[in-house]
Amino acid sequence: MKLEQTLKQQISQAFQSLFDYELGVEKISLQPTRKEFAGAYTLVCFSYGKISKKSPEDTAKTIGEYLVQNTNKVVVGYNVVKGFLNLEIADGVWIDLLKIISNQPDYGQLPVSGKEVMVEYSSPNTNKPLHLGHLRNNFLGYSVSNILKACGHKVYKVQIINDRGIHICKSMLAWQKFGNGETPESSGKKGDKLVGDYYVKFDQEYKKEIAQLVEQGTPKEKAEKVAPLMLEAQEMLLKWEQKEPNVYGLWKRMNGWVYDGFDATYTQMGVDFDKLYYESNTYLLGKDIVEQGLDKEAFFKKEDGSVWVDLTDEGLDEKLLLRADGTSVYMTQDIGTAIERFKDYPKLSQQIYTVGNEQEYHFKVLFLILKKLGYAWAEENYHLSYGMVDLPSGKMKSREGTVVDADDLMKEMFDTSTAHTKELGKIEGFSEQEASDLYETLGLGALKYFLLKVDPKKRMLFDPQESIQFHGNTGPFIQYTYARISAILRKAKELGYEPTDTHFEKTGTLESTEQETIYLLSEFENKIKEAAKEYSPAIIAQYAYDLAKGYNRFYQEVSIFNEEDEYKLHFRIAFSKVVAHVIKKGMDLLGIRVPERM
RNA sequence: GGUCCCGUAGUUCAAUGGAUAGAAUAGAAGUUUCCUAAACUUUAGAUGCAAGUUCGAUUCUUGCCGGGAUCACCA
Repeated sequence: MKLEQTLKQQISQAFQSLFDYELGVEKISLQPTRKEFAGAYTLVCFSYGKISKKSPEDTAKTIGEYLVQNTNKVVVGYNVVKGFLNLEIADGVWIDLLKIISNQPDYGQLPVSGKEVMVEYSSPNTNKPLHLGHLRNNFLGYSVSNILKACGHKVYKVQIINDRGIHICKSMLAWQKFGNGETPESSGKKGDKLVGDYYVKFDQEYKKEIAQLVEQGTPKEKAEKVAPLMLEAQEMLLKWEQKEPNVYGLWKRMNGWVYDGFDATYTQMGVDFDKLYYESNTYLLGKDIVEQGLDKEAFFKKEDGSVWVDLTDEGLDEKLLLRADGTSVYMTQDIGTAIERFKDYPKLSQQIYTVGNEQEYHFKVLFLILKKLGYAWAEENYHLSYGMVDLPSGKMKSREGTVVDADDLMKEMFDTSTAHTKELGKIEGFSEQEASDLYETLGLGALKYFLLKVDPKKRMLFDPQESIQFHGNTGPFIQYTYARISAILRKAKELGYEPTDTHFEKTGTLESTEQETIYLLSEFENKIKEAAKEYSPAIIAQYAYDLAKGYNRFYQEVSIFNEEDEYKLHFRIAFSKVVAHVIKKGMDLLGIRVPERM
């Protein structure tokens, strides 16, 4: 916040008057002082020796002395360890800082930037239910959206639904052949699960056919191509493209089931979208764009009629955009979708694609193609690439049945949080509804925090048995801190204390836990900016944890209502209120709710 | 093979080129007449290997070793 800026300006002036040197404020970096030393901010002075013509230690001392003399009692002391200049800040400065923050009801919301961005996430296929990987994807995309909003941007949350293609036809075919008219209503199954089951069924039957063919002497590779089921599925896809009523009707019906199922899962996850895009609507547009690109000579046609883009100048390969028969590929669709989105939202300055890191190459190519087509905005596009979620048994593989289903996992989380909460006897006086809300808040909070606290770029390990904890660096730990503060604020209200700032200046001295925590509070908006720049909710997660930990230490060491000094008592209530606000806002950025009681 | 990513306590995660590499968990030992012990305190434990750049390297460069992804007329 402002304090850091003030210090930097003073340091810049110190260089001017001490060493007659122009050191830009933007070149000065202050870091928080390590706990074992006195002070709050540290200036590393090793590199200034050339400017000051002194040893790092003497440089640091000279600057420290200057700051104490010239900062009007902001810097009240300093110490130098080797070349590290640790600056001690007056308690009054921290108190003022808290006052400023507590007077900002929307602290953590930066001013409107005028920038519009689109964040794509989830983007499932409609032949399978959502799984653990989708959870990381959705939580990430949703959280990044919130973080960008907090930065003042206008954010559109979207997803592209892969609702067409051979995979859907497989489910449809299996359902036709083996389904006996089963519907979500008749079987009580969730729609996405039901369709997913038929996708599996297809695969099983298909394998049987292959095995049979192989037994009859057909080579395996050929068998995979000529198995009757596969041929039928391909025929179905053609019929779909021609919008043959039977096939098209069935497609609509089964996709409808899937969407109902997905909606239920998204609601449970607590994520939503501003607009949905369907591949069945955009894939044709992609074709047109490719044709246009051909006219502009951005692409070229091979003898067989297939269309390619040459990316060898960019160090990549040639990439197919349209097959010889004129049908589109994955890339074609993504080109169409990207352009459609900019038509829908002309003021958009950036698209962010939340997609797993196995598609890094794909997006590299996509952005290059868009650039070749002359779209200036292509430069700003960003692939929010995240690592895979591994299980202790290794990679999730649907064929081997090692996929962790999203609904099942969330259910399990609720069960665990329910059991745990009951065991602790924490739900006295809760209505049934309140209690089940709490279980959800905690279970989902634990899960989201677990998936978001890790740097998105990194692969992570998820052990369903052990990963989700309620102690330590977890969602519930932070939620618990919030609930504790809420209890204090409730009690303060009962006792008639209003957390006002009228007498902040009379607070006097601060406890070290208070000072450290106020420092953290002052860093909140910086952290939001950093998280936005890195597209990393993990930064917010880490921050929220540090803040909660800091407050818990304060809570343990310092009493509020037993404090005899009324001014201090008031100050601590106001202080607690600000911490609660920042925790709530921070968790909000992660898409995690916080309970008033737990 | 080309390209890219990753190797940090037993385990899961941190660390704009900065100080004695932080946490959590599991382990050991403590703290409830006091605002919620889902908390707090103490303790033990780690940078794959080898060079280089630097006052200073987990971070940057190179090589090696190990793990993963990708290089589809699949999506």
